Amino acid sequence: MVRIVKEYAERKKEIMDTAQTLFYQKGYENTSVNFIIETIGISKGTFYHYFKSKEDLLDNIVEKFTNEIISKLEPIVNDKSMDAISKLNEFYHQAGMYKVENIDIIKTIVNALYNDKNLLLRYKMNNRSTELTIPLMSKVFEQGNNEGSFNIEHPEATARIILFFGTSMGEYNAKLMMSLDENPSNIEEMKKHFNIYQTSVQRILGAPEGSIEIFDEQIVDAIMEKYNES
Amino acid sequence: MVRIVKEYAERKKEIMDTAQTLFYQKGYENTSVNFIIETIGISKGTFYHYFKSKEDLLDNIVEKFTNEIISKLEPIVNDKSMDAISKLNEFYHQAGMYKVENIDIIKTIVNALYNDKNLLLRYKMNNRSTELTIPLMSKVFEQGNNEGSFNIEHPEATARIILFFGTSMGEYNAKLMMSLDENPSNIEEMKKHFNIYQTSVQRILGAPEGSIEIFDEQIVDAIMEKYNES
DNA sequence: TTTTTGTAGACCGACGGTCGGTATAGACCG
DNA sequence: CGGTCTATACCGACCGTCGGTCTACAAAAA
Repeated sequence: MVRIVKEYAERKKEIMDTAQTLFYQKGYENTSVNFIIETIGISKGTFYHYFKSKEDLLDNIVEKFTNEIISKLEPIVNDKSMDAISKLNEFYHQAGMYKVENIDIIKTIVNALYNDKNLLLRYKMNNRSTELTIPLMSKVFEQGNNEGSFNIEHPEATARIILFFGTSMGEYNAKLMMSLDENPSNIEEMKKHFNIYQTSVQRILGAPEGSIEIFDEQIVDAIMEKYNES
Repeated sequence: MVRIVKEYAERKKEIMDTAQTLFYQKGYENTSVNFIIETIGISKGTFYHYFKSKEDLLDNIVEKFTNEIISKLEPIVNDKSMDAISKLNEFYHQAGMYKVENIDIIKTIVNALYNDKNLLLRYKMNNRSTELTIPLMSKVFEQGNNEGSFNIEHPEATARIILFFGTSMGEYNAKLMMSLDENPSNIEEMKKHFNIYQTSVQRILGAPEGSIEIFDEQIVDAIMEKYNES
């Protein structure tokens, strides 16, 4: 058989990228190691030379993915010119939550991630990104406390709770989004939950009424329209 | 081979009970169908006569488990003599959240459920019990609205969010509980979370300050003491 | 007696993972 | 500069285990 030799980093990246695509297409559980190596055209031995198990591969992908998120959030936290409320709002925007131009990507990710065959992937991504986001978010909370816009006793614990909370919300809204075609009224349901989440967060943080604008209703509408078109 | 014939319901219950115990001991993923049937002493054919798949067995167990919870909550909702606030408080108590005498059971369940090999089990239990609890809880919310003790625009959506919120909390506190032996300071962390949750729920519902007493601090302390003993 | 239903266990393909061995690039040496 | 040595990227046959199927059959019900 033909033997193709590549550099360590290059081969590893090749496996990770291919696997990530396949996980998105078919789910983590439904993608066998055999299928991954057939797709790339490498042997079993090669695969296990780079990853000690299928789950180890997943962990590597999760780590890469979450690091990319964090690198977007860090500049916001360290921005000296922004107040805490703006930073928090920007947090959610940067998390890619409502970029209209990216709606196709969001659709793909939603359909890929929120699939029963992707529980472990989702679980690991959520956990890891939450753990990495907590220190950043709690720093913003402390700034808000100092500025008088927030009233938070335990910044870290509150950050953790709000992030978990957001995960649950996301889980539910993703389900609604996936069945949007059969159930157009899901749009209203989603908006409702966005609003409740928003006001809940606001109240939990003790922030002034109307200060937290995690989800801009107009943009939510735009997403929905674009979703229905495509 | 010896052939032992049992009634349908009896045999089905036997399989479900055994499987539940094994899932708790070793996790859903780590418990093979082969091991289940060996433990009971039945054949593969018998197993698949009662359940069309391993996951079907899990669904049956989840259904039974969640129905038991709901049957405890229903009488509270339908009680004509209780006000909404008392009902909500009683909800959490009945959910088995802080029964000191049951601490061993809680320990078992926590250790069983919050195990990486039980992701699917936990996911299904959370989802199902949430869906079943929402109509009951939102009924209480509506009562509270009428009594003037709550101020809730969308009772169902709010119920869902509060339950999601509770799930998130439970997830993290379970993790803390599991590492309590190595990290005694986790007790304080858990209390912190209980308090944040309590005040958050209160604020989300627009309930009067101090009216919601989901977690009695003394009882939490008692649980912790008993946990450390055992 | 016939039909239904509960039971048995050999068997299957697919899975994740292991292992002994091979090819090749770069370092080292004469 | 040619030879050889070594580290490592790579190969693929093989393994045990998994969830699940199928045919045969015993026992109870009709």
